[in-house]
Amino acid sequence: MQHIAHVIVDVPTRQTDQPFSYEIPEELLTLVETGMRVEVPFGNGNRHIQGFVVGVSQTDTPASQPLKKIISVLDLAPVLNDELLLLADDMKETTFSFKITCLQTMLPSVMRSTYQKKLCLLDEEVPEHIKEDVFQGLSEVPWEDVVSSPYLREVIALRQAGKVDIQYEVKTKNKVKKITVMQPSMSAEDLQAEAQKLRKNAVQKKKLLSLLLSLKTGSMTVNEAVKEHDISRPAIRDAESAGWLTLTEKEVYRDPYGFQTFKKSLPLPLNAEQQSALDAIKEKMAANQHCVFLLQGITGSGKTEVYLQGIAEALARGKTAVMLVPEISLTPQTVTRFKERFGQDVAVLHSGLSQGEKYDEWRKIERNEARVVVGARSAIFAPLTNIGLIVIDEEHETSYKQDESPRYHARDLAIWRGKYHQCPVVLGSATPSLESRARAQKNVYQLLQLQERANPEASLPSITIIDMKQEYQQRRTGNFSQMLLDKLSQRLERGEQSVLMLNRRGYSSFVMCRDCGYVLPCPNCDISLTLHMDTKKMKCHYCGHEEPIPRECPICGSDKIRYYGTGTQKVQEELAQLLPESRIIRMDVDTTRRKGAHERLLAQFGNGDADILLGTQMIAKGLDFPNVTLVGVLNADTALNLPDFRASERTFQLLTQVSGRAGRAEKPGEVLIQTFNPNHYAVQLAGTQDYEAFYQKEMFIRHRGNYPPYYFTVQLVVSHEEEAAAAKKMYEIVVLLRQFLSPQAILLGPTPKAVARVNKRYMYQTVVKYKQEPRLHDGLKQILNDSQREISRGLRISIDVEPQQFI
DNA sequence: AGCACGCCGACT
DNA sequence: GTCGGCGTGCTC
Repeated sequence: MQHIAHVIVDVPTRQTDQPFSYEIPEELLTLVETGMRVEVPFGNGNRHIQGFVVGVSQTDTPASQPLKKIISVLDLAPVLNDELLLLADDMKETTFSFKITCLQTMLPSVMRSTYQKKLCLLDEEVPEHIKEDVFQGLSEVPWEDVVSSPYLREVIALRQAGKVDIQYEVKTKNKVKKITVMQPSMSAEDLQAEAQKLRKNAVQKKKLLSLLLSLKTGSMTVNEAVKEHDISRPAIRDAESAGWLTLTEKEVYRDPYGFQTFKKSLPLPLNAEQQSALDAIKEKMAANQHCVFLLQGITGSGKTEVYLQGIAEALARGKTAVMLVPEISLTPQTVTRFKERFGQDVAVLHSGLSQGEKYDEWRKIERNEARVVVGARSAIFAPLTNIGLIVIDEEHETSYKQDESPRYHARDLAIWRGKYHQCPVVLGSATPSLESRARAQKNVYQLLQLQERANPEASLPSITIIDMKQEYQQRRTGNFSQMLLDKLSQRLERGEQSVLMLNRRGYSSFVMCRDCGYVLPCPNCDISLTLHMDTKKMKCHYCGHEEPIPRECPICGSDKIRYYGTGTQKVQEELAQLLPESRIIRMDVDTTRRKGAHERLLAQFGNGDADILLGTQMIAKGLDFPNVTLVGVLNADTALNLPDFRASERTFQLLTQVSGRAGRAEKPGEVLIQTFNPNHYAVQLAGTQDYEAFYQKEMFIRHRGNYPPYYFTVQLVVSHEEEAAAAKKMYEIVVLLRQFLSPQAILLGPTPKAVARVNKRYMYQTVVKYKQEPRLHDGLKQILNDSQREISRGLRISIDVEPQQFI
């Protein structure tokens, strides 16, 4: 009887994108299970790599070719359960990605193995200079060191002679953090007696003994004893051998919120609208029925309270819950709200955590120690069992779509898991994506609406649109209209706060020569470099290329090369001149880069340490400060001109979102929107806070242009270092793809991408718009298979189903 | 990915 | 003659 494991190996290529069979050796028979990570040999040589067991089977008739054996097991228990393995199958098909990439994406990054190739000394009879210069007296050295030494040939010859060998090491970084705890192991009397025996100058030991006495039968971490009570480590070690205390290792979680205490919060009373929304959700939970709800509620209508009470209901039914929020709004405020309601039951997953912290939050979930998961996109892979409710807040946010392989949309996976667990999924937003709203219209989703602010004292802010074209005609100004300045000084007098947003989309700071107009470009990409004042560098946002800020123009030599700080920095300087008495907090990528900076700045603003919060998109969401009565949008329309059919939708969403920051409490709020396109419907309708009208208007435009939600879209991108090769292949692909499509399908392209060259590679794209194309999937798979040859010649193809960025 | 095999041009 | 260039194919 032979036991076989079917393993997906860590080689992300089309040819290896299938399970490989390995024999489970006798000694691992009881250990190997589906869903575990294993170390397996793969290919020639004795290369070892990581793999995932996706199935086990047994046979009485071993194949003619003997199978290789699993080398070791990397987990004690499966890290992926049956549900997540099934989900990976689905992801692979719907996102056209490799199975291994899907599996790796589901786990914290520390569980991805790293590989080390080493040269090992087998026989002492090798030349002395090899022992010294290559091995440096050791028995094994990293292979990179061998390659860079002048003895490579000689080493290869020695290997053929069997004197040295190449070995591979698979390392997994998922380390469990341990702390050492000490506990007195003698009675108080005995310890007292020990104290008598000590010499007079044994200061450390006396201190330790009195500490032990104060502990009685309790315990303390060694770290605390050292840090807080100033006891030396040797003293503790000696005390252990003397039998005063016992040291025990304890597993701990790296708790990113451990230093905070959360006071318990109780459910808030709901208004009638909130209650009926909650009832609808509860009803499906009670019936164990899957259903997608679109919870459309204006800003401040109390969606979060509905989520919280829905989740509480899931817990009360003995189930678990997932709550996804966009990365940008995973603010301390959000986390605090969940921790206060659900305490230790909450695990938080977001990019601000260290790798170790993420792993520990993941372990808490996996061990059923946390029943509520709050996190960004990838938290949809939380290893929860028995899910009772899934919530996606701000469901229209584009950050729910991953923009690298696997290009999944968390919303789709949430619905998949909702079906699997037969539980409701709630998509919440003040400004739902047109796709979701249209589905609600067709009753694919069930629409729940909240049209009143939850705080009955709060009224909707009044919104004024300011035409900056007129402002510029009347008088030369910088970023501020007269009205906005007046309102800002008014707030300063009244001691109220203001929020100013500079829309960074479509707006970047670059260096330009005042004499010849030269703008510094990226050497690898067809785009200008962006100035980063914090690091004093020019940086490319596409490939990461960095160079110093030029002192003079590289073309004409003029020293009149002018640069501006990041948009917000420039505005801050302007504001300091116009309103010198105002205290300003600036929030952008530069000021929030450091860990915890985001939290600190918001706390300062909340304490009233500043009058004005100036920032980019990151301030548009989730902030809830009662003293904010003015919101100013400096440039509403920079994103409107982007070549993306969702530009209007994005602008409308952003303006509506940021307007919601004003007038959260009793004091009425006011919003000023500065724009060069005062008549654009996205700006106008954001001004009247009329989602319905925007929806109707935008749907009309999408219908006329054959765009989503009337059509589905798939984007194909081909890239190559040579422009002609990329273009040629893109045309070939289009010809092939046509054979799989009905005449109703619409192809846009091939065209060069808006940024035609990225990282020295030319990019060509084609977008397929379609309603129903049953053979499209096969066509795309065939394209991937057929292009196998070209891929080894430097061609890359990517398929993006329902892309969120068209630029 | 990473390795071996194999077929060509440039050297001792 | 052979060393090393890279194009090609395979990995349980």
